[in-house]
Amino acid sequence: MKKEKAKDRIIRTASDLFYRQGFNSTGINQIIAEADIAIGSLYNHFSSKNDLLRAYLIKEETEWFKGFEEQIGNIDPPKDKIVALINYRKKLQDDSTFAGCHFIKIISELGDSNPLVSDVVKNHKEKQKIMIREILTQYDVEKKSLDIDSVAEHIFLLIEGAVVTSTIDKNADAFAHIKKIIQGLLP
Amino acid sequence: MKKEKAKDRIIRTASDLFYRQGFNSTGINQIIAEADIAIGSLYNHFSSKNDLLRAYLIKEETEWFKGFEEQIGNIDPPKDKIVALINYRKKLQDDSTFAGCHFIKIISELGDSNPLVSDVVKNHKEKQKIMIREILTQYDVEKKSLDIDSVAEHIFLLIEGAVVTSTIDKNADAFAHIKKIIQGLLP
DNA sequence: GTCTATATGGTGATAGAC
DNA sequence: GTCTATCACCATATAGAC
Repeated sequence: MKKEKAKDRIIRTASDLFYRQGFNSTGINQIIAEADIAIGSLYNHFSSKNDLLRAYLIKEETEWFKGFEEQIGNIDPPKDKIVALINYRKKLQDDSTFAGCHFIKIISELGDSNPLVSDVVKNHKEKQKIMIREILTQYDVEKKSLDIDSVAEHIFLLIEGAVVTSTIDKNADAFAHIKKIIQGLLP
Repeated sequence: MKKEKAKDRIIRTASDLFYRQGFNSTGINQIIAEADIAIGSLYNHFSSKNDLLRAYLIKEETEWFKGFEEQIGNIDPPKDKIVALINYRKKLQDDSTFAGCHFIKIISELGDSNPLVSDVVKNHKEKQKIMIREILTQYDVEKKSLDIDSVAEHIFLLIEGAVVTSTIDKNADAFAHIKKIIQGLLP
């Protein structure tokens, strides 16, 4: 096993802390301490704390879709793909003990004060909506008679609601609920 | 018009800043500057910044239900009450230019590191769910054949999803969408 | 009750040796 | 590329005069 490079260790440590503690509650000193790196080295790789935030967002965005591809595996039936999406969002919550969606968290903390954050989050959610619409388009080839845009939005909003609610409740009940509802939407 | 007391001015100013900028991004110095109060006076009324957070949460919780009562006015038909709830959440978003739900924001920023926050937010959302169930119980007296708990959860999750999504998108499209869906759920 | 002055420690960021 | 030492500033909180 190759030794992890300093830069990668910084990103990994910072990402973990930003997610668990929040961006503003995480200091540069804590990052360098936990990454076991000198502060001079950090500023050699990243120009500012905001640059580190940028790296965090890009990392999470990339890993989100990579993780979803793994979850979906070689599932083919469109309806099962939708279920896999719900299971994936649930799994992310379970694995983080319901710490919440990275993107909702960061925009909730920083608002639109940081244009970088607004853009990445908006783009990330838009991609998910498009993905749902594409899956429903495959589904509709067989079944027809589906208002794709409308059902896609319905599914998307239920998932977002379940993620937020499970973060507050610290349990996955909402996911069980939306899975039943959404299966009812896809006859 | 009576002059606003120092304590009330502090709470109002702090609440506004916590909401707009976030809790951690708001310093005591900024609060005393904008409230036009001395720091000694602030610590005379509040024992710590966390105590100020406590006052903020209580204020928002109280005002949320007061505002909803005003919105609902003397509307009687249960279905219209549900629509009034959606309109109320939409109005809160419109009025704040989509700054988001106070409670989702604060729990997203502070997570469960602060037990006070977790408790207040969880309680606030639970109250809303109960309220929806009560309205649906009234509705069911006439129409019957409704799975109240299930429909209540469906409505609640759609509203939460719409609030989060409208915060990201900076527009109210999601509310128009869920209004149609929810009216379809109540025949 | 409100004020000013101050204590103490943490923040992001830079300079320059090796 | 990595390090140590240090900067200027801001944070929360306290002491004590009026």
